[in-house]
Amino acid sequence: MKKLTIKEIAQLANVSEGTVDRVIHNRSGVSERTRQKIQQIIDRHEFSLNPIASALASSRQYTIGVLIPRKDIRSDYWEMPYRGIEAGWARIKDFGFSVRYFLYDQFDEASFDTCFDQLVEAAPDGVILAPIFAREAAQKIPLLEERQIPYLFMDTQLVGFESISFVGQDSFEGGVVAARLMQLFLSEKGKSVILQTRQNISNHDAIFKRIGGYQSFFATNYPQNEVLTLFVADTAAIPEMQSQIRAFLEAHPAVEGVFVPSSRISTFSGFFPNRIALIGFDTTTSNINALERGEIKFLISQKSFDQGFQAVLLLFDYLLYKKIPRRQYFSDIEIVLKENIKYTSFANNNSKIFPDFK
Amino acid sequence: MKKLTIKEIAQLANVSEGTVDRVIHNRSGVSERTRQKIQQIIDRHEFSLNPIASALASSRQYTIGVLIPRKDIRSDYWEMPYRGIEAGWARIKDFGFSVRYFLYDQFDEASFDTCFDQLVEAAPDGVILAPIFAREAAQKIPLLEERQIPYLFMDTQLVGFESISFVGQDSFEGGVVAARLMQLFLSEKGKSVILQTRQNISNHDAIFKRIGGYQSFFATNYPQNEVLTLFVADTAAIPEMQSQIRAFLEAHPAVEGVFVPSSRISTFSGFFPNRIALIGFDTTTSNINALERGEIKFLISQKSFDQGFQAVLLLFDYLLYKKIPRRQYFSDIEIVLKENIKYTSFANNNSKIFPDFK
DNA sequence: CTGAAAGCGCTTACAG
DNA sequence: CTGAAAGCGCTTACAG
Repeated sequence: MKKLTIKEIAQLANVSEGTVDRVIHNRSGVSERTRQKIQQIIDRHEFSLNPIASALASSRQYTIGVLIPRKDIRSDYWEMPYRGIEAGWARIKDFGFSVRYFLYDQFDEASFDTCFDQLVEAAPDGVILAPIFAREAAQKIPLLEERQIPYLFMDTQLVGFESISFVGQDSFEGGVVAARLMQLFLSEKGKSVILQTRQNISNHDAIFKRIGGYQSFFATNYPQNEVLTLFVADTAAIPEMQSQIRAFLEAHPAVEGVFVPSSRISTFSGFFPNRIALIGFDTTTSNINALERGEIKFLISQKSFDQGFQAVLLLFDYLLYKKIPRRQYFSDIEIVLKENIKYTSFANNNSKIFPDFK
Repeated sequence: MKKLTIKEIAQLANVSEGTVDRVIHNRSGVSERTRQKIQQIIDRHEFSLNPIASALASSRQYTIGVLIPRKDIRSDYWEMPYRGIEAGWARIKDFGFSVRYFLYDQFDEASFDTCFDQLVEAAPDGVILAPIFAREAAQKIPLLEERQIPYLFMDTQLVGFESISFVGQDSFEGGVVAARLMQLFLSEKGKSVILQTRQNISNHDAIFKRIGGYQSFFATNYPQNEVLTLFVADTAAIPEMQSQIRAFLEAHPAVEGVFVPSSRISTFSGFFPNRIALIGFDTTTSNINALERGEIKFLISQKSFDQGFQAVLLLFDYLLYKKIPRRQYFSDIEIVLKENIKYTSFANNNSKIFPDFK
């Protein structure tokens, strides 16, 4: 069936193009009778707008506000979602979309509040946000809902909000995968330890769930492999960290593996003897280096570039085509080791999805 | 700097819009003097075409020809690249792009030839092809080059051709990753075996390279872990395969792992005792089932959905924006196990990149 | 070699 | 409540 134009629909209905336009966009000022007549013809012919022509004619501008942490000296994790967003934007900018960033400090709740206010002030048409501070986010999000600004969670999913979707990893299952891999390195009754930092290093919720997944895997499948916990402040002086770890290992000689549920594994990986298997999260630059030095067995990657890319496209489809996204989009739980890192990091850094992104 | 329109460029140059258009598109019929004047203004203002308006005005139609194997009863591998292509197409169809498929039988060289001829006959504007039959492809590809039809290799890379790019996995490194994972299951002097089928099961080149990567890893890093080879016809009767395998294991009691470099691992996985670790390629439905039954330790995925998606976008950018792609885009070497399969297969099947693809 | 005009399929004021 | 006209930023004949 040939695709009809508005003009043709108008002719079939004996009305003007303007009236058809009103019906299509649910604008007021059309008699019920006319509306129905036109709607019928639209339905019968499965008419749909040509988004190209629509974008050109309306010259409507859309702004997407992005509220995520900025890249930090201690972790360049947030570089990747940022790049993914940029790559996604490059694919939609011709439709009049622009992106405004509000980058907060992932170690500073107050900066989240400030950036959020600026975001609201800017009155974007849609928002992508990583609400890593659950409490602050819960306070601020109503500002978006009042203004009817659609928003989409990335990285961290908060429950009880009317976000149009969530893009990120299933953290619990990420912990399960880490445990499954760790188990490969444990002897019959070998123990592993979850290394936690005392510091508030962003994203509590994800870390909490990863730990849950890890423990649950062992409790269910390998209860004989005990799981211990060790707290080390990642802000401590190096000798202090070292001696803490040494003391722990002496006290627990059966420990054969260390699981770091945050992205901070490279801070500690040099302090462990080779016989101990290390598994951690996130392909930050320093983690990749530690992996390549052989200090780490596996990293689990969030594919955060893809998350950013996808979040933008979902919001684009929502705003432009009124396409309702699914409630959540879980990104791959990618297992990274020395031998395949160059392909994943390549993918992230050089953006295979949107090639030649600068 | 505000983005100028053709009209404004024309005014600055004291010419008509049509003339500016001719310069932009390198059309003939413009005096050198005028061309230079206009080009200067274009450069100075960093003018670039509005692709939306361009697509609308020209109502130029592009056809992408796709030459890949069709889904087969024995392996649904090619379902995924197909879906990726469909998802990519959905993102570009508004620009006047359509896709025509020429699906050949991956077990029948002659069907490749026939489909290739039909493809050429259809005179597409660009081509995505998986040249799994190297010899036939080498004979047919000149037909595209004669007609100056740009083409892009997917899945299999042939050398010595002027393809605009390649999207696929680095098969050698895929084999290396398989070996690295296998090594985790081997004891000090444990042996592993490469299980090859005699049958021509598509994609020889990839399988050959995977075997090379696998062997090279062990030869370099773990020479004490011997690598054997076993041939089993995957078309044989089940009892025959079983007895062949049983005899082999009896003759080689030190075998602790089996590597299947093709996508056919699920054909054999039920015949091995649990103590033997199996590692194979490709997340076909039957392989996923075997993984979930616990018969297989790891699968290595090609992310073939993504390959199709990306191939389409690369060709789109090439045809519409004249953007030259890189020579090759290696897709992720994804490690899949029971615990993360639902996220990767979810990604593939439900298309997280292009959400809600039917 | 160059320009003026019509048109791509919509949207946006404006008039009635 | 409805229509006629102009315009979005290009491209395409056609005329000269």
